[in-house]
Parts: sequence; structure tokens; C-alpha cells
Amino acid sequence: MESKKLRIVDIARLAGVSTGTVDRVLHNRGNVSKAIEARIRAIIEQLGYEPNIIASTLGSNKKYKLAALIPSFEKDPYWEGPYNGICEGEQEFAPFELSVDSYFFHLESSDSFLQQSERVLQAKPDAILMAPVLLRESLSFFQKCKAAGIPFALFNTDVPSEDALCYIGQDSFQSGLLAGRLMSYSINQGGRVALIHIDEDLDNSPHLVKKEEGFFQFFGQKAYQHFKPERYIIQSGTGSGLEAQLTDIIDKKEALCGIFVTTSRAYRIASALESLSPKPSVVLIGYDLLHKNLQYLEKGLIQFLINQNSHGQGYWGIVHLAEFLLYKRVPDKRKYLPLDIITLENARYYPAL
Amino acid sequence: MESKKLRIVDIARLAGVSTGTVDRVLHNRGNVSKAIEARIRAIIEQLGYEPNIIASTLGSNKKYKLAALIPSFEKDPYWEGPYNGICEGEQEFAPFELSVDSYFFHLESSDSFLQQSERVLQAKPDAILMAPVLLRESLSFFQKCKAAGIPFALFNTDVPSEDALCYIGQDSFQSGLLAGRLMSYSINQGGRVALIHIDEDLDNSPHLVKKEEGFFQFFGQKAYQHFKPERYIIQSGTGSGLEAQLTDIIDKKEALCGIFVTTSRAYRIASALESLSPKPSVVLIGYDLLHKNLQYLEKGLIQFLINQNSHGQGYWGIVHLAEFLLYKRVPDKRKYLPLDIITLENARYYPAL
DNA sequence: TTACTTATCGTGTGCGCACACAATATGTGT
DNA sequence: ACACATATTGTGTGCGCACACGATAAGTAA
Repeated sequence: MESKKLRIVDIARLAGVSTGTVDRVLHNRGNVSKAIEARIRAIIEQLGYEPNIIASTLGSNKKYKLAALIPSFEKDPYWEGPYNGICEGEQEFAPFELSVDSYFFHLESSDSFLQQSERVLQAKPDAILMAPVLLRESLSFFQKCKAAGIPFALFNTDVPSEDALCYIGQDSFQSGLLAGRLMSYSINQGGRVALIHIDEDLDNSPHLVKKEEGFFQFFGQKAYQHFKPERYIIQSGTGSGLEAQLTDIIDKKEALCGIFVTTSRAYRIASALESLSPKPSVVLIGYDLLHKNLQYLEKGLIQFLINQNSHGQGYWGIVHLAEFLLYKRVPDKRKYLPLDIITLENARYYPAL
Repeated sequence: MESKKLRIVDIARLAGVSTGTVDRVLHNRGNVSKAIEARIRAIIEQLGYEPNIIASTLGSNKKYKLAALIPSFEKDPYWEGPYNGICEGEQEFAPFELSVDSYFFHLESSDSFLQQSERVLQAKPDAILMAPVLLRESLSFFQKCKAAGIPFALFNTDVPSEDALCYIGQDSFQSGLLAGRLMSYSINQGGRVALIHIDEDLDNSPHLVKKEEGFFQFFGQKAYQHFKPERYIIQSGTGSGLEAQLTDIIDKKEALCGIFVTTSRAYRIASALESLSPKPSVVLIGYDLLHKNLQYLEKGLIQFLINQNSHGQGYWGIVHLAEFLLYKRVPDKRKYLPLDIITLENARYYPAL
């Protein structure tokens, strides 16, 4: 027979004190003599008491309020993923009187970030989940959080910080390696391969650089010397259009046979490729299940997408913060989410954007 | 300002009755006049009352007991996945006074299944999660569950049944299609490709047949006519050894360039390939992250593994049953889990076996 | 009418915990 | 001895719900 779960009253009885005293010990509220505290702690330790979280949330009328500081997805549908994940996490913990308020800032606007981060602090949440895509601004925000004693978790961009509770996201280097592998399988005779950044602020985007390093490292292996990886940066706003710049890349002495786009914007390359004639035969690998990407996956213009699991990043961010608050469970510093490989055949099983 | 969550007392007050009456309506306990019941239901409907699950589990002292009827993983490590997932699900719902007992049967033993299924019924669980790998025996067990009024969910093998609450697992046909796709990418010049069943009872394994259909359908597309898929069944116990049978398959007029193994036993083919000399250059695609498979993935003898997400099957099975019991949430009849594509670069992010 | 069922409804207690507050013990100074 | 401050401990109430049980109303037979 299994012994009944022990309760605070059981411990109190065993220690020869009242439940109030045990409660004070459990919550480090002080006002307990050292002798009795030690006795109670010993019993808790030995019998392995674990509080009943259900009764606890019911008994304390505490409501937990989380804040999510994330990019708006008006311009870039990628960011709808984390938001959906955050909502899912919120739902899961709603019975525990936990709610999440989302604050959206514009990706390219430092002002917008500052403004929203200020609103977050004013709301005095119990914890914060944020995407530190703006490096400098985020670092100073970290300080404010620390000063205010508010724990915070990061996702999407791994900004090393002692103060952050944890980071949730992909391992960007490994992600680049994987892209290399997929490229090598799809073009097994070798040839010219291009890595393309589109409209990115590389100085402020360490994760993109990591992807790049992984990609080139893969083709640095001696088994893959017959591949010739090249690196391009395209600014769609400047000079000639995207098609023209792409044509320049493709039409060299040796034909290009593979393109790796480091962000979710592969659809723009696919679109450009589609409009060229004759349509070049190029393997295209990109990121994330944006509807536009999926369209080109169906058309056969994109061969592989690597899913950065943006949904999961939001979801796990909330889960880790919630468990930290509710169960005092300290998460691992880094939670790496899977790098899902997507083709036409399995795309339907992953959340699209 | 957001209105307070409404409680049973609120409804009672609005309806001009006591909480006891509202409670009777909520739980269909009868003994309520039709007029008042209608009034209460109208209020519940309009105001969108939702019971506080926390207070509910605390108030009712009900303990839920689930049973998992699953293959033992002594012989086949694949089955450790569902078990681990079941344990994870159990942990998640432990605060809600829900526990899971696992009953293991031997894959090849009908007797063992009958015996364990009998134990399950005697334990009178509130719901059952099972892997109906033994078709006939499972069907008769379904009847017993139905007679006993115990809801049951299925995973791994999709045995259509009106009585089952739901099925959790992969879409086997789609899985075969995916294998075809991966094969086509890895060998883009085409050639002889073999689908191999190893030691399987195909008559009793409809999901393997589905995979086969998907695989052949993929190569039936006119874009892939340069592939010549062939079908083989290997019985390692009979006649010549596995190596010999494999050699027969490989050494025909035209060389074999791809092998698709329909189960988690690709490592056996890899092992055989390794021992042949000269080592043939063959693309090998299999299933699941068994440690043995991962070893050959590292050695480069296996190119792709498709993860059947056995862990997730157990986990979601428990989650669906728990939510059904706790929240009366009726799950979708079919929950298809992702077909994860695994290479050396992303294997570490998925649970191994 | 009374006595007695039966249908319907209200009340009280407990689940395990958190927390405010009351109660007691201990110590100090006069 | 006293009053009083401080340290320590105990008690009571409520969180929202489930459920047993008691209470009341309505109906029936005598």
C-alpha cells in the first residue's frame, strides 16, 4: 500500500508544533526559533514533503502576472509564432491564476522598444519573457530588470547574460551545419553554393553570423571539398533590384547550384528565381514555415525549410517562467529546441505562420 | 477592468437558488425541477461559466487511475519511448491526483497480452491507453473495455474503431512518401532502390503496408521514373544469413543505391553493409533514434532517420486521457504527430532510445 | 385532518494551504 | 512584585468546489 501524501498538518504533528510554524518555515518568513526550525526542516527533508500545488494556489490568492516583450508581427509573420506559443503557455497555466500580457515593439525601431520596455516595467510583472533582438537596448533593459528584481528569460537570440534566467531557442551554429548537410545531400555532385543574407543588420545579429560559421564549417570538411561555398549580402533597397543582384550571383563562369538563406525570407529568393528565364535549377534552403515559404515548397522552388520552432520558443519561455514562479524550479541556462527539417511531405505537421 | 471570474455562488445568487442546486445541475445529478434547471443552464451559458479546475480537484477527493497497456521494451528499445512519454504525462498531471500504472506484454506473445489485459480490467482504471499491435487480440479487448464502460485511447497502430476515444501516432502513408522524398534527394541521379521489411508479420501490421504504399506512390510520380523501387522481405531466422540475403539484393546487374527499412531496425542492415567488402555505397533510410541507429548515423552508414515520435505518442496519449477525464474535453479522433527528419546534425535535439 | 412518501432544495463540512491575527512565552527594567 | 516590549507560537478564516445530509415543499393515502 502506498502511504498517503503527507500534509503540513502531518509535519506539524510530528514536530510537535502548529501548522502556522511549519508554514513559516516553508516560506522563510522568520519568527521561528532555531531549534524548532531545524527540527521541522529535518522532518521535511527526511519524509520528502512536497507542497500540494493545487491547494497552494487555491489557498493563496496570489495572481501571477507575466509580461512578454516581443516584436510585432505586423511586418514579419515569423513573430506570430512566439506569440501563439506564448498564448498556448498562458492557457496551460491559466488555472494557476497566471496571466501574460504581451507588449509589441517594432523590429527596426529602437524608440519603440524603449517605450514598450518602459511600459513593461511600470506594469511590475512577476517575470518577463523577451526577444533581445536589439542588442544594446536589451542589455540596458536587463539592468533595469535586475534592479527591479524581476526575473527574465530570453528567446530567439542568445545574448549571454548572467542575470537572465535562461535562453530558449535554437543552436544557430548547429543550424548552419545542418543546412550544409541538407545542401550536400540535395546536390551530391558538388558545385557553387551561395549563402545569402537579405536585408540584415549583421553587426547586431550574432545568431546569423553563427549560422554562417556553421555552414562554412560544414563545407570545410575534406569530404566536401568539391563544394564551393560563397557568401553574399543583398540589400533589396539599394541599387539594382533583387532579381538583378541574384542574376549576378548565379551567372558566373560556373553555374550556381545551391542557395542557403539565413532567415525566413527564402520566399523572396524563390520569387526572384521564378521570374528569371530560363528558370535556373537551384536548390534552395531557408527557414521557417511562413505561408509564402510553404507555397514555394509546394511549387518545388524551395527544397528544405529548417523550422526554428518559433512557436515552441514562446511556449517554453512561458512554461519555464511559470514553473519557476509556481514550483521554484530553476531552469537550465539554455534550452535548445529541435531543428526540424521540413519538406513538402511533413510540413503539415508543424505549425505554419 | 476585467470582471472577476464567476463562481458557483455567483450563479446561485443570480438564479435565486443555493449552490447545491447549481452543483446538481453542473454534474447532472438530477433532483432539480425543470424550470430551475433551465434557468441555471441559461445563466451558465450566457455568462460562460467555467469551473475552477483547481478548486474542483481539491474539493472532490477523486483520484484518477489510468492504465497503460504497452509492449515491454526488454527486447525492443523502441518501446521505451512511449513509456517515457507516459511517465512524463503522468508527472504533469500528478498534482491533479492522477496516476498511471503500466502493464507490459511481450510483443510476440498473444498469451502475455491476454494476461496483462486481464490485469488491466481487474484494476478497473478510469481510462486506458494502449498500443494495439496485436490486431485480433486488441479488437476483442476493445469489446471488454466498452462493456466495462472504460474509455480507451490508441497509439502507434491505427486500428479503426468507433469505440476508441482517439488515435495518436504518425500517418504511415505520409511517412512512406517522406522516405521516398528523402531518398530522391540523396540519390538524384536515380537507380535501383529497395524497400526492405525485416522480420515483420505484415498481415498483422497494416501500418507497415501503408508506409510501403506511400513509398511506392512517391516513385510512381512521373518526375521520378528514373528510380526503380523494389520490394523485399527478409526473415533473418530462415535460410541464409542477413548478409547473404542482402548481398543477393545488392548484386544484380544494376547496382543498388538506396535502401528504405520500414521499421526501427535499419541498424541491422547498416551492420550487414559494414561487414561486406567492398563496402557498397548505398543510401540507407530508417526509423527512430535507437542508439544503434544513431551509431550508424554517425558512421555515415545511415543517412536519414524518420522519428516516429514514440515518446510523444505516450505523452499525448496520457494528456488526452487526462484532459478527457478532468475537463471532459473530447479529443480529435486522430492526432498525427510530426514526422521528424533526423540527420547527424539535429539528432541531439530529439529524445534517443 | 394527520401521517407519511417523494420530489426538490439548502446547509455544513472538508480538501490542503496561506495568511492575518490572537495568544503565549521570554526577557527587561523598575 | 509589577508593567511592558519582544520573540515565538497557535488559531481561525477563506480560497472554490464536491458531496453528504438535513430541511422544506408537494403530493398521497388513511
